Amino acid sequence: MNNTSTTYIPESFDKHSFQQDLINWYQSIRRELPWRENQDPYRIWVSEIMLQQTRVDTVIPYFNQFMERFPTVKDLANADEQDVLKAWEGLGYYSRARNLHTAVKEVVATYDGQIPSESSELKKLKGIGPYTLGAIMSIAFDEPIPAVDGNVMRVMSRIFEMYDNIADQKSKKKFEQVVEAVISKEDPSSFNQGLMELGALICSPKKPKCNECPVSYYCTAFSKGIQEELPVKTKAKKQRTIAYFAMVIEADGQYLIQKRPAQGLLANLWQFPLVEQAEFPKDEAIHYIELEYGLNLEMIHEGKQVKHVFSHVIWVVYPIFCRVSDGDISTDHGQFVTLEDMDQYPLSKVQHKIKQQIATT
DNA sequence: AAGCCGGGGCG
DNA sequence: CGCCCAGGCTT
Repeated sequence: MNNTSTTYIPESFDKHSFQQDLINWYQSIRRELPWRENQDPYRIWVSEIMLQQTRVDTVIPYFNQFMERFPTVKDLANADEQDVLKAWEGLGYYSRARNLHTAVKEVVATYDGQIPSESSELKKLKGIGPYTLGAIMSIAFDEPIPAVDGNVMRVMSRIFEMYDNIADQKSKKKFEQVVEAVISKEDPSSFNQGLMELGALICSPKKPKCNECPVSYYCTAFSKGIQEELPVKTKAKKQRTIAYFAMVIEADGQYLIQKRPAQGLLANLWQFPLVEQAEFPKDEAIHYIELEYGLNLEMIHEGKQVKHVFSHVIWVVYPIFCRVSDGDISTDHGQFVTLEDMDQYPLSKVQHKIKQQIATT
């Protein structure tokens, strides 16, 4: 069985014309984005990490603030992780920020702050996988290395009528081989970005705008009218739901928040204490916190239920507003801070939704 | 290979 | 509400 790219690329495919048409189109519609001002590898790197699983419009303000706060590799390397997470607050996938921070410190320690332009070195850095490696190498260093993301797999699956399941990790290697075979050596940066832009703007998952496509001439799926059938992708498993009580504990205008564990969901972010409803009914949850945290509490009122959908789990959180009844706020399960001071701590969206309910009461 | 890891936008 | 998105790490 022949698994090489030649299996997919027809004899009639005119690689050079394809490259020209794609690149010309990209140059004509190319947007001026903050990370496209120059070829600074640091800016390209940060942007590519932020753009993982995240749309351009969402990233723009985060990128600008991040660059203002951490203008250089060394600035970021010297920063506290809490400050890096604070800059990432709301973007999600916080391990991206922690890995980037780790990698940048590695660049300072091992490469004297100079981001390596050798792909074998770059690939060693935390958080730089096959896609990001290709993106940085092509955009910052003009090296013809494939940068295959979800967009590119969709585009390629249609142009070359590939039925590989894009949810399957091993399919990615096939797509990389195909891109490898057709990538422009003259302008790999525009070529790679053109493919991604095409996937984002024209070759969309549903109802692709084939009449506006600069490379529809080369597209096998379009010629057969089967563009909506591709790519093949198996469905993700449904998330399980976990129900929590969020204990909003107030004492003299201050509220108890605590740092989440260094591993797992929302690692190292801060939260109002959570109690799983499966473990404690409502009345027992307060009593549990009193015993465990060494606080005396009285309930004030119940809040409005907050639902939050993550990638693999759904949280339903029911806020319970309490007050410390005896003025003794000593506990080793977090710290009491004012709402104003809370702005210094990285909180997830869920926690912000709960915090919002304090302001309105 | 499968599971884990956020949040937002869109039909 | 389901699906998708400029993915990578861990197990």
